[in-house]
Amino acid sequence: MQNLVQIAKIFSDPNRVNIIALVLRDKEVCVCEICDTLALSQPLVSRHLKQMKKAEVLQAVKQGKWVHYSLATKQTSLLQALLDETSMLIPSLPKLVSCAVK
Amino acid sequence: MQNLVQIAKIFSDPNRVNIIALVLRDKEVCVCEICDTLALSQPLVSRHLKQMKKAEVLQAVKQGKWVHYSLATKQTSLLQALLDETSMLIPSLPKLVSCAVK
DNA sequence: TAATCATATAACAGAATTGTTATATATACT
DNA sequence: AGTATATATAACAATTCTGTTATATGATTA
Repeated sequence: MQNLVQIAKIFSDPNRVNIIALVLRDKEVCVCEICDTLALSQPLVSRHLKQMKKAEVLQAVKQGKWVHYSLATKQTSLLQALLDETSMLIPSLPKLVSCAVK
Repeated sequence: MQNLVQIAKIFSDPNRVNIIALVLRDKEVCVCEICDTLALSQPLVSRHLKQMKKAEVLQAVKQGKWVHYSLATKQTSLLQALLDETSMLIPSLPKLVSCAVK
């Protein structure tokens, strides 16, 4: 129960779903790329990412100043179904505004 | 998007998920059975049911004084996955408090 | 017709969630 | 060391959602 409700809650916000779609498309994105691509404020994105990390939908890897987010490796079949649905949104995403990490 | 977010929102509340599990187990239940079985107030159940009908998760059939709720017939694969997960909760549901409609 | 029962709706208080602005932390660059 | 950059956290207002109490609607029964 806890898990179903928790994961459903993640997908119940359009901004979070867009972030997930972006990660699905671009595999590894840093916070500023999410902000710039989706035109969302940095603190807002940061909090959404924290929620999704806690729910084990995304994972984070710190690399210098940047934190790269990607899909969590462990995926239940429910999460898989939700991600499948989310991937339908990819065609309507803006093209990536890269932060050009060097 | 709209659809994904809308359906995720339905499953983001434990009481709604329990109601769905009850419908999954008992196929056709009236409002008072849901209230009595899950120990939830009638107006609360009524509103949750309305939300789920709107999202096309449940359907309602009026029969005299009673309204019987059951699963919506049309089911997307996403809904199917969510229902599968919900059905895991059936073993921990209280046994049906029947309103014994005659 | 009056009373009763099942359900729905309205109005409200409290809790949770979102989005914002301001600030902190932590790493890199000069 | 001092500055700049990326991200995180805190504090707040506004909105949304839940659960409650009170009431309305609609059907059945007496």
